[in-house]
Amino acid sequence: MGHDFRSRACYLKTIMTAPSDTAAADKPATHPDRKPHLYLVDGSAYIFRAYHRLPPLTNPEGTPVGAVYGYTTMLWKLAQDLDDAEGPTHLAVILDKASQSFRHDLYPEYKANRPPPPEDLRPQFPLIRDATRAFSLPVIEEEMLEADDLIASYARAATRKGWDVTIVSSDKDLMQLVGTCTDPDDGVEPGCVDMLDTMKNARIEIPEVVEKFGVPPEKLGDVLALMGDSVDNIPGVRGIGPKTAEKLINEYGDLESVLNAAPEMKKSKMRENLIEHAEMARLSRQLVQLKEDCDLPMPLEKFALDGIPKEPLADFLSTHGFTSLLKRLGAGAGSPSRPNDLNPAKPQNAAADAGTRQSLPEWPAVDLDSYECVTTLDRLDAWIERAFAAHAVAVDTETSSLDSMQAEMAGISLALGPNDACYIPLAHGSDDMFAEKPEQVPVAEALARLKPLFESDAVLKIGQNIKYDLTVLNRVGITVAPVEDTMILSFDLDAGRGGGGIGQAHGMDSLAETHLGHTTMTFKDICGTGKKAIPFSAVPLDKATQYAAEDADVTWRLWKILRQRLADEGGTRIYENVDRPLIPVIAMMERNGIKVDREHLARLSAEFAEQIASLEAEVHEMAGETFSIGSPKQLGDILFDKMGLKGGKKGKSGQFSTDQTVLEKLAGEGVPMANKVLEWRGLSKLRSTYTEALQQAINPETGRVHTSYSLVGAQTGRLSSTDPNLQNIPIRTETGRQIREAFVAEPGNVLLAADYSQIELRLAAHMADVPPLKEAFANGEDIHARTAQEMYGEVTRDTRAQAKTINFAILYGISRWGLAGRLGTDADEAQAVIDRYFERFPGIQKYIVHTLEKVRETGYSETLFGRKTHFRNINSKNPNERQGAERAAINAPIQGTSADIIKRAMVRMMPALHEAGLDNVKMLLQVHDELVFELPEGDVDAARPVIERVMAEAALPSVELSVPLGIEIGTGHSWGAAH
DNA sequence: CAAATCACG
DNA sequence: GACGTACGTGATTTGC
Repeated sequence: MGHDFRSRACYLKTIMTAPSDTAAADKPATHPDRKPHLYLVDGSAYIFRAYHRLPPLTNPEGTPVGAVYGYTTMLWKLAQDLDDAEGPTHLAVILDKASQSFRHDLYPEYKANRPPPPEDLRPQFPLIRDATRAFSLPVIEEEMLEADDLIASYARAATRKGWDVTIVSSDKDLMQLVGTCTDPDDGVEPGCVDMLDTMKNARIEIPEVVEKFGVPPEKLGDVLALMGDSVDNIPGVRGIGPKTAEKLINEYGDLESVLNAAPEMKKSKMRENLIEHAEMARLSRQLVQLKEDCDLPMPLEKFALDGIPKEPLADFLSTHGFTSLLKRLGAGAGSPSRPNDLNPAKPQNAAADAGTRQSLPEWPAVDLDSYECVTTLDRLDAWIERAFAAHAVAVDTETSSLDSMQAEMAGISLALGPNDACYIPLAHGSDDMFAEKPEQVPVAEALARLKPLFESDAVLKIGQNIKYDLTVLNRVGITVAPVEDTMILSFDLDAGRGGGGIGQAHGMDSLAETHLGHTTMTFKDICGTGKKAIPFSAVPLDKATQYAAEDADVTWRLWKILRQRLADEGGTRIYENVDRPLIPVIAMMERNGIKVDREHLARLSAEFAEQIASLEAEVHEMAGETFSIGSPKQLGDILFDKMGLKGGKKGKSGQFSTDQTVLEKLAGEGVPMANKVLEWRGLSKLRSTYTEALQQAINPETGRVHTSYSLVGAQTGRLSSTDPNLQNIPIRTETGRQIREAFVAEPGNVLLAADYSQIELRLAAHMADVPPLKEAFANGEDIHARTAQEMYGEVTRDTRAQAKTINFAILYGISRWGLAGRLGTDADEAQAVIDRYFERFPGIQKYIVHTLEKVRETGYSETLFGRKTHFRNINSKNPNERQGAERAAINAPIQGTSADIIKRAMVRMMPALHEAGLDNVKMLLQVHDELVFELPEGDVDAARPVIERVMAEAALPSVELSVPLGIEIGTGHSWGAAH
């Protein structure tokens, strides 16, 4: 074989940084030997998606052409693929021209809910036709026929002739056609239909349809009919969504059987709905049925791809300023990989800047004077009645604190549409006993009226970070459900796209700015800041109404926009199955809190303080002067200037680095002061961050500590924890571990800690398909030992440690220098280790290559459950930025999938425990791969297997892993003892 | 308000 | 051959 490790390394490096376009130019046009393969491009659907994904580019004349650009590159790529065995021999673009179709005769409301196309997309429709003609490709469009029906008819006609067909679309209605293999005319090999989603670069075949809908394509029509579709306004059956529809069809076989069986079902809301809406279901079935026998406006043979004449295409490209495409055309280069044409506002990567587009739905501008201040019961009742009728209401509570466990409610705002919002003040003026209290609906009465609305299954409650409102309202006895959250919608669509601070990226102010072009009033505008800040309940009602109702209005508008995008861009899976159902679960965990032993912490604090003081004295004596040890600046000056030790300066600030690695090195060289400083630092950290701060965090009412989890805190989909952060409580050192002893169960209860063992490595073994690692996990082996065995042929303490280091290095995206630093070797030797690893586990190298290729092309990575993380620097010209993005992109699918899995476990946990009769088990904390519960001592034996099963099976049924998920469980009176 | 440091997975 | 020295977080302290 003669492997050359060095050249392999170079290969990896190249693929990690080079642009990915490799396609050759001007391909031979015809393939007489090949079985005909017809590509039918669903042009209308494509440009809607391209519009949302691409930045608001304009051509030299100022016409918006972002979607046209996306469309052009897509066609280019398809037309270039004709060499592929899977590529097209025939191609046509189908456009939706129909304003009316037979479906409107069946159901006048069909597509009635569809908003008009965005303002700056409209002028692009005719350009799409121009673009298609520029490629000399046929455009098919017919009055009274929808694109779907034309596509179905052409697909049928082609398969009948024995052609294969690929439908370029991701429309779910068209998925009904997937796998259709019509009997051919006279003994020719049958043709088959699949779909291609060019944005995700994914083929959709029968298994993908089954994955998405739980039924094969021939039954998809029945499922779609039951679940309905809000975009096309297909009614379906009220209360039945995709999951229920899937279950029913799988149970009874088809729609008619479901409807016929309904009267025999056990009494439930669903049964009533099935009976009541049976006719609507039948009508829906007709609406989703594709018409496969349309007259074909142009015969199939005319679709043959015959090469693309350059001149008309060049004309088109130059007219619209697509200069880099033009260059490629001239140079005869292949498909474009990076849209850096035109006058992009700033983005280098088109995908990176979507979501900042300019156009708005046709809504009136936000009008602060349009809002109503509700001060009477009659007016409140009127709003509640309208909210019931609307089935969706944006809600925002105004309070006295950011801590939802301590906040006092000042008022509630509602919105039912643009500029259709109100504020209901409840506790204004109560802070100042001398001020005159404005007229308001009495709190108790108002809450009693709002409760049925907020608890109604039939009305969606929409919020921006609604977890907060859930807790505030829960504390006054209202259990809000079902909910929608615009912050989480934004996160599921745009994680990683945000410019500045992570927390701000999905904040309301920034969302209003990007999606609505609207600048909201800020809290500090009306309440002030710092010492002069006043509570919201002290704000005069007119101002308060403007501020509060505006938030609800904006939230409602954002919901409309983001919901639409979610469907268009494929975010529904992660939002509906994982993040949205998690909201109430997290809210519950936060409310549960965890008991902390204040005396234990105080005792530790005192001990630490004593040791800190004596260490401080020693250090000062060694230094010969007193100084602030906590100041890296002063410490650096002492160590490196005064004592003359060698050590490097840090680039930007020109300051000496004195961090752990530097001090440890000095200690190793025999500088006793370094050790003392390290000890001092460790204890100071523990004291200030933990033993002191945690005492402050104990809620006076509950006597417990209630963290706040952010669902949008980490780009990969992990949770983050703040106020206090309970995800970084010490465990790695003995001293630190004592702090965990302070987290305790109530008397009679115990804490139970359950964690996924090596979940990220297991996922890497699965996702990269590494047989020896999968085998090791299946057998319950020590994974690092197995790695050492594979790489070095023997397991010693050294080889195992090295194997462990590289296993983690792989998860994080590797560089030879980084690994060298960790292994204590030089870069050459580290490179040899990397090469050896890739040689033994070639799947890992392939995974890295494929992941990066995909991210470069699309701008985002995806987890096994469809969570996207965007990387705006993935094609950056700055090597630092780019390589940083590459490392993050390698890690994100693994870390993110792990996050998805534990979130799924959390969503299922309480129902599973309830089913097992374990209603006294409380879920308290999540620490990335660990869940902490509190439960009566007597319930441990019963709860343990339930918790283990839910966690181990959390990926199912959506994803079937090829490795088992190992769970380790411990119990004890304290969190420390439960490990 | 940014930088440096260090706690966790 | 240079680049910089692993992924993802949050809290505290110092010092401008």
